[in-house]
Amino acid sequence: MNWIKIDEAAKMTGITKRAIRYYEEIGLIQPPERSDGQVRLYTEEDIEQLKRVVDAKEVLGFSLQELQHFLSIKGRVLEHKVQYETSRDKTFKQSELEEIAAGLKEQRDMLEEKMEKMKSFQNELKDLIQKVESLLKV
Amino acid sequence: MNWIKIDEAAKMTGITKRAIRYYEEIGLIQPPERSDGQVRLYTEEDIEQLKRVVDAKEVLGFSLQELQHFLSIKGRVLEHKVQYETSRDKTFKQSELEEIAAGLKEQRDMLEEKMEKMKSFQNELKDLIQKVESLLKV
DNA sequence: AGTTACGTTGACGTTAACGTAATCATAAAT
DNA sequence: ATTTATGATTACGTTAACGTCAACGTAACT
Repeated sequence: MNWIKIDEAAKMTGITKRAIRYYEEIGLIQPPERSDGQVRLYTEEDIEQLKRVVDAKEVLGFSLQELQHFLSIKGRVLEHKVQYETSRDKTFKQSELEEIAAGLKEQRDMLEEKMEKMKSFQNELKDLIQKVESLLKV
Repeated sequence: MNWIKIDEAAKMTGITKRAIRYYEEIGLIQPPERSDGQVRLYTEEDIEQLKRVVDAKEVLGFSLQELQHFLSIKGRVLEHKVQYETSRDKTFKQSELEEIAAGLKEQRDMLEEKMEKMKSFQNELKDLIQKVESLLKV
């Protein structure tokens, strides 16, 4: 397999090595494999996961805590899904699922609102650019 | 005029009094009027400005510094525009304007990228919601 | 007029998200 | 076989964005 060390991982994701270790420390990403000498070894998949975490943080403005919450919810939902599909085993609690669904919908609506506001800001920006360019074209 | 004190201002904007004073302290908003007794008195317009600052911070994830930068650029552009329209006075420096335009365009592109990523996250969310609901509908 | 509520200015405290430096072990290059 | 580079751990430092508390003045209610 093509193992990736932390320095390259940092370059691939655009964050620092410290940040990567920190994310691992607070449980935001899975601890990767280790070599004999204790060296962290990442797979391509690990890197993809990291990138998605970074995106979510930087783009969505989620705090790392919020991200953790979301990721754990996602994990649990997918688990349940698999359980259901394979064994028809309804081990989940109905009320719990309903709670999860409510939380997700709230997130979805908040995102929607954010995007609306971004659009209006985007328009303001474009307007400003127009003004500046009209000043330049004289 | 209908003056608004800081406590009501806080309630209207959804942030704390401390945050409002802090924003004033770092120059993010204009210091409002004061009564004789040194009491801060805000106008409706002040509140609107505050709301927009809060939005930009929370929605766009701008740091207060970035916001300051943007607001100052905006102010200067509008100044120039007015100058130009009224006096045909080309007191601005061409190079400076070009720099500003470049900066704004960069912001615009970054926003575009952010919105794209938000959309894909939005889709992921909707997908998860679907999955949860399908689990519920059994 | 007295009490209660609200406002003001310091000033120190707090938390998240890392930065940085020291010290030691291992891996790579020469 | 040494340098040299890279990685790990530990621990203290830093910055932004406020929170909180103290001490005080002023408004508002009764």
